[in-house]
Amino acid sequence: MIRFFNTLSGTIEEFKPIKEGEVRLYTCGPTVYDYPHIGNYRAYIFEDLLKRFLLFYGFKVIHVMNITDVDDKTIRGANSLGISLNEYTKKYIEAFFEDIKTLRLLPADYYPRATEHIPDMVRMIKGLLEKGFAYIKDGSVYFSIAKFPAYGRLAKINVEELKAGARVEADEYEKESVHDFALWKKAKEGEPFWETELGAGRPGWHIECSAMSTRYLGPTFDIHCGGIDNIFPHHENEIAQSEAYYGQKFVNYWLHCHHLIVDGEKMSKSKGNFYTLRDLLTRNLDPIDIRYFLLSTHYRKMLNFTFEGLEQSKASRQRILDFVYELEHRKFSPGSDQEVEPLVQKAMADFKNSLADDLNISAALAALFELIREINLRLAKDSLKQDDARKVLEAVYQMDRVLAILPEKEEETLPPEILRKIELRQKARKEKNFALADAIRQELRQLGIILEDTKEGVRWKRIK
RNA sequence: GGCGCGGUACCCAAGCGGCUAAGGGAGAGGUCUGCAAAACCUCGAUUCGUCGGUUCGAGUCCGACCCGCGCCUCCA
Repeated sequence: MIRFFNTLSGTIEEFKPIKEGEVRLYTCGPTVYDYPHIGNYRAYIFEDLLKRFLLFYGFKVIHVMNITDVDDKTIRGANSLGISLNEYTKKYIEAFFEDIKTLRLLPADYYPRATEHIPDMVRMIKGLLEKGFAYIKDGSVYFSIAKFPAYGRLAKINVEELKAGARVEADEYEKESVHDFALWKKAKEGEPFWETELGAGRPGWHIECSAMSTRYLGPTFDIHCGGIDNIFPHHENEIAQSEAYYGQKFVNYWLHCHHLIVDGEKMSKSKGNFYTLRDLLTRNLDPIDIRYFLLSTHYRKMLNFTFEGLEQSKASRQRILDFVYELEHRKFSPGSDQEVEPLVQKAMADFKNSLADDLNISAALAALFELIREINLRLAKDSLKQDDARKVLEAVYQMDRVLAILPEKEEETLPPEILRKIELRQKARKEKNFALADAIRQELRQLGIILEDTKEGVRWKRIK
């Protein structure tokens, strides 16, 4: 049984998809006005974990992630450079796709762009006008939250109380109520606009997600994800628009991931603690270590980003990598041992059940590490048999379908002159000419190659 | 003011009513080794922010308090 914490109910619920064996998933994607920062990627990695787990569990997943390529920030960016909106966003869209590949995020089935779905949004807005949920004011269209009694249910916000703490909104558009939100914004001087049945203008932010999610997934779908900060007002507004328009439930399960903070503080440009993936990669960090770091803390817990934490993640992941390396490179005597199979099965079951429990990644990783310790114990005694080694390795690869943290299979080969030096050193060692052996090791170290002598022979690796 | 999150060993982090409080990092000790490195193994909290309460039994439930943080405005 799979259980998720549903923001809508505020409790952990059993997960039941609408259609047996299939999950329809919508995740809020990037607004392409700048390079995403690692906080954004924390959310995307959480969503990737969710998706990979659902696939691992045997579901078919239909995944849609939107790309917001028209909003205040993209318009401002394009205008400041004096280029078109498309030219401006193109660069960041490309960067986004590069980054998600770097972090091994499984691609979504659809990446709808707001600018390519204007007609869908217009149709929806017209419907909302006809049904009386929306009104026109000065050429713009607003959603009237007073018409939608369930407003505030997701965020657990009482509309009346909202006003008490609300700061003065300096919106130049006139609305009936401060909390009504724009569905359609009338064209303004110097801003891109679309000529539609609603007049010249551009969509408000929230409508795109309602229009595009239901377009690809149907009026009611299974899971909608995003960052905790999207709960209000974005997701609340999506519910209002969608349910008002379709007259049925919009989303069954809302999953939100908590924020990433830096050194105990919220990331912000003014504090200078704002990291993009690219920033981190220039520091010679392995992107998969970053993936592991972002992955290994439960999604509903605030994650504090520090370089020390990243180091710990790296070391932690290295333990898994070393283990896999041993299993792949050692020679085992044929046969199997009665004890090993149950260990593997228990680890697999614990791993799966932990993730099924609202994606308890800590417990899932613990299951993996316990298996590693048990098997390492046998490796140390040289008692692991071939069939068991294979079973363990297979289990770890299975788990990696969810984690995606193991290295790529390809094995790097060294240039022949270096290989010759390594051989020369081996010979020197055999002849107990340790001075020469150490000199060669030192020489290769200068070239960034570390030699380690093991029982199985010499092993090399690059300095990172 | 309203809503919400967290405080478990040096660090990260599970556990949320009942065996000896997971797991990882760091550290210490050991195994291996010509040396080195790497790896592996072992060890590690009579105790879960504080004080009360409920209970046969509480990090785990209730109350108060003390810290740290987020949201209520575009934001993953």
